[in-house]
Amino acid sequence: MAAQLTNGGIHKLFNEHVESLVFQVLTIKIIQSGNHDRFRMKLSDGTHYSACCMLGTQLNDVAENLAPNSIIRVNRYVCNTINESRKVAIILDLDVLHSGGEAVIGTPAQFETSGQQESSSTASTNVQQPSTKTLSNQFDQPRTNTFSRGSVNANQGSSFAGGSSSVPAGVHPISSLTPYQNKWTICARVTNKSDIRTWNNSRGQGKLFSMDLLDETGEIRATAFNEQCDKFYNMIEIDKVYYITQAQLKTADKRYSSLKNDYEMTFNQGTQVTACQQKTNIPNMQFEFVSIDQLENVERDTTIDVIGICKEVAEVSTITQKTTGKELKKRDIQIVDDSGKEVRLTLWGEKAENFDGSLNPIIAAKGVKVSDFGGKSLSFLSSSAMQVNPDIKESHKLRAWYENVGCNLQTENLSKQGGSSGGGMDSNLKMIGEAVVENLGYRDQADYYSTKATLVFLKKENCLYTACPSDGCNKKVIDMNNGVYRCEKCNKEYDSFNWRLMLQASLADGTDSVWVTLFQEHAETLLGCTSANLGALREHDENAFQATFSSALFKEYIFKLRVKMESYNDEKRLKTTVVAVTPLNYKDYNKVILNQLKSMGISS
DNA sequence: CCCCCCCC
Repeated sequence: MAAQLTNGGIHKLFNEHVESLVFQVLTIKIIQSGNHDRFRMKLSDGTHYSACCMLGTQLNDVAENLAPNSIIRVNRYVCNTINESRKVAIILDLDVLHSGGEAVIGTPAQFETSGQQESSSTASTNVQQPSTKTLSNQFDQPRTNTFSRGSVNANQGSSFAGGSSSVPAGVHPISSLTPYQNKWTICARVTNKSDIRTWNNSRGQGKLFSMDLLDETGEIRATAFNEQCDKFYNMIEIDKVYYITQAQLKTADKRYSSLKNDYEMTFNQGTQVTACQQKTNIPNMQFEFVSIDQLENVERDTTIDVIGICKEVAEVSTITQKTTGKELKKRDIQIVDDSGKEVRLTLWGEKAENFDGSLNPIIAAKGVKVSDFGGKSLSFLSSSAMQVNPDIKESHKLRAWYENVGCNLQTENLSKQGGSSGGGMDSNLKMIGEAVVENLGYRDQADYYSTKATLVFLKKENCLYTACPSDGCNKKVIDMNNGVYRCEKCNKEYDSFNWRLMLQASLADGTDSVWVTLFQEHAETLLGCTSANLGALREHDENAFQATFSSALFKEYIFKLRVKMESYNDEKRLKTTVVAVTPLNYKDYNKVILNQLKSMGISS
């Protein structure tokens, strides 16, 4: 008979989280505390017993019918430490394998849970126990166990929120965590986990990863730095549930987290993370989907959740980050929902490379950023989460819609291709003065706008440079003054070079003027002359060279401009670059202007 | 203690 009890089960109960443990119930006592009854048991594994076993109040009706000497299987439990040293196990779920009747199995000795591993005392049935009253009072102290939503002073000792919640008793709800408690255990699902990131700045360097934790009451972000990063990164898996004990809580910086919690946690030396092997009712990731047509009304830089059918997938492409020169992989996909609108969603890095867009997968994205470049589009952030074909009702509804209706529907795209429509004109057409008033460029990312402007000045000096002749390089070469030109980027010497243009120009309209930079093909458009021809003119026909510039002036164009703050040795300056230039087509231009008037409610 | 989130 003893064989069926879990060998070393009592030790496991207080020191590990395991799937299930089989014990004999030696005694069971009712503890009256406040308005809640609570049961306390003496459990034995045949070798050791402990009386520091409480039953979660949700098991009160089971306990009332539990006869001494019954054999039970404990399916779920948590272990709490009271007064720094004494451990109490709280049984959250059990099955009765044999009800009562049997004799005591073996001659179990008392198991010592405070500090020392095991008592060396010999088996005795009259060993000292903490008084029921004392244990009960300690157990119900708010600092060790609080269960109510929001309040740390609740003293009920029952599962919080009183209702059908299945957050285990003895485990703190995430929504109750504050920096003012230091003893707590949460049971939470990891819904998102970042890659390891390193930093190196004036305050030092290090590495970190962060994760999003969720239980039935709320969510919270947790970050593990350096030592803790190494310790926990591999064990933490997305979608798994963990008991987490002790971490530092601090006020969350709302600029960087869209999670609904005023606090976030930082793992520290004392943080313990244990996988929860037992079944829980902790939900999976929670979304608050914004339907795609609603995105039109969402401000840029907002993070939102969205769900859609992937109807188009672009190849992975590589872009060069403007500020750092870093190469980044990206992939654009188009998602559509039953609002009949579709939007572009950009995936980065591994997400982009590993994405499989075949068979129109449903993409649920949490915390993606809304951009207003050329209409509206969406982009993943490192903190965003993605689920493919999630098993949620919105997903099934969308699939049904797509199969029946959506797949044949002409849907409207909120993301205008390349951000322009009609004669290279952006829907985002403004005057130069408007861009100034709106402080375009005064944020981390570049701003783009289109404007109708007159070319009023061209800086001839330094507009041409000797560029590397290697295909696609275009880096400036060094004239070695022996007929050889050296490219530092290719680390090669050439016997020729290409003339290339980098032209400074001033554009003006009725509101303001702006200095802009035009590269190669855009400069060629303004000058009406190739860079090679211009280079030749400069060397052989000074008058014609000058004339090329004068005849280019005072013409009107639609310019598409990129505005971004740049730093030149600690000095910040707004830099405007021409990304497209088109001769002014009055018909197209008037159409856009009329539309603007219409949207302002002004029309003839 | 990070906090970048890119490109058109």
